[in-house]
Amino acid sequence: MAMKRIAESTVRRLSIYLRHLEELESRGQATASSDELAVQCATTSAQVRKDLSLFGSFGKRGLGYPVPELMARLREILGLEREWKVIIIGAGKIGSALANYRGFRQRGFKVVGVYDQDPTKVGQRWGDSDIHPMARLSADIEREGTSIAVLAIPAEKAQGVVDEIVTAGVRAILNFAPTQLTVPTGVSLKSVNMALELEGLSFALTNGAMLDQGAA
Amino acid sequence: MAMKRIAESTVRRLSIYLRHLEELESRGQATASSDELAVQCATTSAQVRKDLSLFGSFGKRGLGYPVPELMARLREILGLEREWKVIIIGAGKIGSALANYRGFRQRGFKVVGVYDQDPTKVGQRWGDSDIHPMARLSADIEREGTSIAVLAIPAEKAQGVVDEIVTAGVRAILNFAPTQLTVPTGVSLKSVNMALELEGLSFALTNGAMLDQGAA
DNA sequence: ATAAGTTTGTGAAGATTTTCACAAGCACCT
DNA sequence: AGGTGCTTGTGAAAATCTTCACAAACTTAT
Repeated sequence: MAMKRIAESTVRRLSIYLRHLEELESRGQATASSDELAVQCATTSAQVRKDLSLFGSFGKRGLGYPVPELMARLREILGLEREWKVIIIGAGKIGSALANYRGFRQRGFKVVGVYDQDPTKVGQRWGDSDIHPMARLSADIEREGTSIAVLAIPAEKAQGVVDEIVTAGVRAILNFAPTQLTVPTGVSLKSVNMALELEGLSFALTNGAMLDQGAA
Repeated sequence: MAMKRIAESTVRRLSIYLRHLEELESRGQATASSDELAVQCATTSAQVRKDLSLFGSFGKRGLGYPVPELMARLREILGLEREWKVIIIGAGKIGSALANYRGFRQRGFKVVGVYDQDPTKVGQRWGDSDIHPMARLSADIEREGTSIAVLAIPAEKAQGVVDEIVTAGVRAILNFAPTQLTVPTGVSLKSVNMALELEGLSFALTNGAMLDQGAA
């Protein structure tokens, strides 16, 4: 375990491997070869082996990888053994979609609160949690020790909220606001920008086969 | 213009440049240097120049890039001069968020229809368009010549719908279903998987500074 | 026990992407 | 007109990521 820097693309593939391993396990399959995983995950067997070898060697030559052990190891690597507290900021359509998404809870992400500025929304119950006023944000983060926040608010408000929640202790942010955000070193930020994605498709349609295959 | 293959990361940056140029223009700025753009877009001036040089040379040495001309050129490169017809499949929370997102229309993506399986939703009016039954999907795509579809339906249904709409003529798909999809050559596919993004954050939190900075 | 058939783990090679660094070009000032 | 100060465009270098290819190791069959 050489503590090398791990590429984002690698981490993404690890998640995908885990997802497909879960399916293999539910079908009772005890082992999976790198080639088998590669086909399912739309990559190559060499890539699978290289990715996994970055974290140790847990395959058996001649046989493949033991499914349950590999799953456990991937969960550990990805930090999914524990439960993460997540808050959702913004109770609009996107916030709502996220608050009700079962995939989060399944994977250890527990939504502990939804926050919105709109007084008419505050107090409503959504899924497992109430909608709280923004004024409570910092205090709640500090009390609960929340480390992940999902931002689903208008672009103009985003940076201000980021600064506030980072000060309060949030260390990872998933941003849906269509704007560029800055965070201090040590805080992770991922942005999903749907307009950007559509523009990528527009480019591909316009320029034919010039673009990479953007696989799923 | 050597018709080189353009990387997905490059296309993404072009979109970001365009976004910031729009803001500069609204402030009345006539020119922008690669360095100025780079700072705003969280990249380097060399990267900006390299990206732009892939499509020709439209800067002026000593001065920078003329904002309106560069914007026009970027729009042309990205295929945003024309209007794209987009259908949204799935009238759940995500579909709703997308149907009401103003950013799409602003950038030339016109939602011409929303489709859902649920008979109680069919016929409702959402934003600019009605909700149609899935049975109309293929015929509508063929009649309207729709080239882009956004998928916001359950994972189990996704591949079947993809096959249907591709046969009907859709050539680009933005997928929000948390599943691996396959499309024929010549069809573009982008997937947004929120669970995957959160797992990336989980990894970063767990493994400290091992990961790339995932900038916005 | 031996042989035959798989599959891993990994250095090395290849491909791609980003960064460097600098000549060439343009604007502005005097 | 000439000099000064910026900024572009771009080969070359560096860094990063992916693919290749094969020895080593394990399983299964006989």
